[in-house]
Amino acid sequence: MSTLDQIIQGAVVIACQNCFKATLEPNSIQVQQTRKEFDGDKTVVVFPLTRASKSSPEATAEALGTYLVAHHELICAFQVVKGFLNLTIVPSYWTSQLLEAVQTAKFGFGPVGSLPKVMVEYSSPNTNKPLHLGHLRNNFLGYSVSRILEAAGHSVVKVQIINDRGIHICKSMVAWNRFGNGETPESTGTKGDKLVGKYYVRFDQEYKKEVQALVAQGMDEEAAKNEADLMKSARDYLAKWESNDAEIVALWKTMNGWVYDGFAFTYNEMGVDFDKLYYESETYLLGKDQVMRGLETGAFYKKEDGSVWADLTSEGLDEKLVLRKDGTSVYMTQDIGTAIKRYEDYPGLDRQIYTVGNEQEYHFKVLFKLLKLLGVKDSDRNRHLSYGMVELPEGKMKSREGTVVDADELLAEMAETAKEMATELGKVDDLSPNEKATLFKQVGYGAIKYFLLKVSPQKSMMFDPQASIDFIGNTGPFIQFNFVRAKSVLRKSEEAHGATMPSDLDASVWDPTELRIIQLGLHWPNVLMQAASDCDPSLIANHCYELTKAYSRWYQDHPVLQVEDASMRIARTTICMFFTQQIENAMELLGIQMPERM
RNA sequence: GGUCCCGUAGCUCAACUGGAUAGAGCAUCUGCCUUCUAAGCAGACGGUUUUGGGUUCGAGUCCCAACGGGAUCACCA
Repeated sequence: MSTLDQIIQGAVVIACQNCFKATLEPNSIQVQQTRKEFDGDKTVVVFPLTRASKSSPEATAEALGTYLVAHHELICAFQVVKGFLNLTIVPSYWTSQLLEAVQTAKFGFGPVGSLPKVMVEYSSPNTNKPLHLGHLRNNFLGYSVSRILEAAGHSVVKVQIINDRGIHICKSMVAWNRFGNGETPESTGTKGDKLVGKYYVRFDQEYKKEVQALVAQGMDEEAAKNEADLMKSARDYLAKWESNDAEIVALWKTMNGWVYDGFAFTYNEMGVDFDKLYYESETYLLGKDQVMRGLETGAFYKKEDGSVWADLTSEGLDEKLVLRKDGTSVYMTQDIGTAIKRYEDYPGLDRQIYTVGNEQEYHFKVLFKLLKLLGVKDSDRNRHLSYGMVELPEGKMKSREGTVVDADELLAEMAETAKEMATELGKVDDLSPNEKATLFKQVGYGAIKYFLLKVSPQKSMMFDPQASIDFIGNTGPFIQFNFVRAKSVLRKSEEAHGATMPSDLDASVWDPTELRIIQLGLHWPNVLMQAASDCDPSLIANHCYELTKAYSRWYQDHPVLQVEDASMRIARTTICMFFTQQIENAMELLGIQMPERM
């Protein structure tokens, strides 16, 4: 709710008091942007007020409008359309607000650290295969939400949980030992995560052959899957790893190291980072003591076979196992332990936000209930930032069918497309090779980031590799392009007239396209706060697009540099400044960089 | 079978959380570069918001039912 909306709410409350002798709550007054086909700037919905006025919507609006124009300095005209009271705000108001915003470096941002400390977890990769398109959505989403929360005024801790242990890692290790001939990333010139992934696939292939051979010998399939030599080896490796066998642990460290090198490269390209890394190998034993504590307090109970359970049926959920009968952990056990450890690692942590796909919604629902049963303070403030799957035209990505879209390859293709496009348009011939390389990444990566972030997280989305990603229309590059044009105007204006930070604007009458830009831009603080409370970057993306479209339309027939009248030139320059500042700040929250030219 | 999410133009998505005549982009068609970057702008075409009920001044939005799509309900990770 912007300041102006609040002002109007207050004014309407007073008007109702004086016109109808009715006392209303300011928040009960609905104020919205006036639709563009009507005169006015702000609209009060009067239907709900007819109860207080005891007259028709039109008469109520008429009475309020008359009172407001007479008694409020900011409101200079009104018009009644059915039950809607459209108010026109004095132009000088917009001018003064615009000036204030333009002189504020991070207009709309909350004071740093003014809101509680939150932790955002995202990425959670396995170390047996490279990152793919699904990780891109996850990472861009988690990173962007972190930035948005920070901008709103939270202090934010970005963390990653790395799934670095387990049978899947052992599979890669077995395959590499047996078929690898000592290959390393260096000896093959292969990115580390790709090399390890190659042996994970190899394991699966060879394993299938073994199973088939056993079945051919007359073994039934279930037994064959268990008895296959490769699988036995993998289980053996896992057991050895758990008993800290020196040789196996060394191999595990080596191969994980390769993967981390590969991930580091990809994260760097993606432009995401983390404040702290949690490794599953260090957390997988956590939680048992918490379960024991829960057993003592009666939060959990033990079955006859010795397994430990939580009964969540009163919460509409099921009974949930938290410890096996042999005393070993299940996933939930370590998630409990890790969650509690994080509160200890970061005192004052208000809540944890888990960026994880929607297939784990039930898991997190249960986890939060369990934490509550254990009496963890404020644990119900935690949130599962759930997002939908990225689907291909033929359905879900399946590694078996080779339809997984690799993150590195996709990023490279995006930059390549940006290069082809720019070259074709002949726009960057005078840039140095380094500048070009940077630009193509800014544009190409900007396109894929915007593409993935403009959709509401909860929705699953379509990605068509054939159709590729657009660079025109509602896209990242469209926004970048308009930003670049505005920047160009500002550069040239500065060359001709020197740097101008306007202190006063006497161009007090804006035309409709300018008012549209100003009003949209002044709405930005609400958008940011909404995006923060919803953890939804798509609201930011949509705002950027709306603002850019308004700017682009205006830019078409509003020359800046050629304008003779100095005050008008400065007014228009101010529009460009307002636009570029806001777009740069907002797009940065999406992790998208703005080029200076393109 | 139980629970949760989704269903809006041919396609991909919006809709300020219950407000006015449901908006953009892509695709198709028509105009606009001697003018600050045409990756642009203007216009046309395109809709029974899956269906049927209900709640009220007012429903794409809330409730119920059906249909369609997805997920989940492991001593898996």
